[in-house]
Amino acid sequence: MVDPVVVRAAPSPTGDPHVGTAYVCLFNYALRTKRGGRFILRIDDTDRTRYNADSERKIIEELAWLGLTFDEGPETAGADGPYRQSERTAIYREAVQTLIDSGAAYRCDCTKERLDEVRAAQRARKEQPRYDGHCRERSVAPDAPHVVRLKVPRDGETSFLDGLRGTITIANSTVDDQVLLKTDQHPTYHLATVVDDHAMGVTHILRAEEWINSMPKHVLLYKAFGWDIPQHFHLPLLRNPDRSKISKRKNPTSITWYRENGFLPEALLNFLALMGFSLGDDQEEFTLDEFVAAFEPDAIKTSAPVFDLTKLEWLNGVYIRKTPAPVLAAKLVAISPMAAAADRTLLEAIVPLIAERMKRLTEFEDLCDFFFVDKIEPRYDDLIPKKRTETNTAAVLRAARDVVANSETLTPETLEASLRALGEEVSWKPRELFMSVRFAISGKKVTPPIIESMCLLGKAECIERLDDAIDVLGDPENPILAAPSS
RNA sequence: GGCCCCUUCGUCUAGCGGUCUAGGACGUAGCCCUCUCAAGGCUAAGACACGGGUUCGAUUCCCGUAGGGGUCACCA
Repeated sequence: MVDPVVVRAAPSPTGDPHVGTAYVCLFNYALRTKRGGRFILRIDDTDRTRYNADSERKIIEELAWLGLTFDEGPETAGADGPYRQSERTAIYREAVQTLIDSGAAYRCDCTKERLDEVRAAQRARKEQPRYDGHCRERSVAPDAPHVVRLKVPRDGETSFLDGLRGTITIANSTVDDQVLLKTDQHPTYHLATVVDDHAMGVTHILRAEEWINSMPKHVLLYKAFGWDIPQHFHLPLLRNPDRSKISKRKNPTSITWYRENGFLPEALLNFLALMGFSLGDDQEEFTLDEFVAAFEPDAIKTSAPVFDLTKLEWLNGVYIRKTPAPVLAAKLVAISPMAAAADRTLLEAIVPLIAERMKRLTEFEDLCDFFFVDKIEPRYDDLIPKKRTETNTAAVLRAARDVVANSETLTPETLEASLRALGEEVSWKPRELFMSVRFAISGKKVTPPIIESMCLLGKAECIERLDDAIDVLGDPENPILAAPSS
């Protein structure tokens, strides 16, 4: 029996819920579910200028849509709250005081202007832009506006363990005296994350790779506080097709976008898992449970995967096909006004015809609109097969109309048999007959299987549409007898 | 640019020293099936970045080089 873990996700409520957040959450969720323990949602809202009031709610909603659930968070009471960092300022202030008292941090009242000048000068000298330590040995009064900075050793190096990469060592000379507490008295990420992870008993930190270079600051903080360092695993960043860090300019990044564009949560989750983990055995399709069972944190990939929307679409199609019709119908209703307005029984009957034709649920409307309109207006040219004439086509469609009219009830088997028999009779290839009928019934070239579609549409509606098509071809009052084309 | 991370088909990957004339998936092309489109089946093209080591033997281990990425904020 392995020890339970405490993991967390710490999204920042500054915008739309990000797929990167879902990606990181998935791996945290997997570890917590595999090992037992707790998964905490902590809202990192320490940047009050970028704060977006809707964002937190959206993040929680979209993660819930994906099926990634938390044991503790702003909306799930637990023993480690509050779960918004903006509500924990007293904790950080106290922590900062400890650091100042021990000499690990210091107050700084340098103005933005001075900082800019210093950095500009450093850049001009081709040096690393960084804080020059101006306030390191000064004593800045606590009652005047100031920030608190971490006093990073000038030399030496800091090593830490990454669960995926082993020991990483970074020279302290490349680490800046990071601001820990901002002028507005809110902490920066670095302080808040270390303080909270410790306070909440976090044992494993699975987060994005972009934090690796910040690790020395965090290690220094853990040491200054005298705290144990949780195990860290830095996940590779999801990438745009050009291999840069995934961004909304180059790739959809909002989870909301994926939901609204007809992606299934199971498919997105499966795909994200594939981006960072391999089940081996060439197994690419798996459930969340199967992923969790196979998951081992130290087997997470280190190389950065390109987020390939095309492959996601394929996988989404796989999931659509394996979703039971009633469930798929419900999902369509949730996303498509046309599906929502449709008769539910009819919708559920249509679903099996289109399930294998959709990569996204949003394709439903294009595929099925002809079921829900009153009148089809087939184009003259579409109705007449190549090498057939107007009069001949009108006659054949009239015969098809009669086939329908003479049927007791429309069933796929009998309708197909009679239409094929008709085709034979008039020497039309099945392909020609069905295409002409398809245009008459749907007005379009690509549809679900037309026989089944006609059965769902109903006898009366089919007769009406065939009559309309015959009208398009010529004078209905002047019937033309069926005649062989050659 | 400094530092850090990464490096197998276009993309996602399997491979953990001999099983590799390198396997699978997406995509692409062709064929089959077929009432359209799909789905499905079959086939094809397509990769170990490069150079040194280590070793009887490197895709696999080590070191360089190159390439890609990240990071250098009172943003996370």
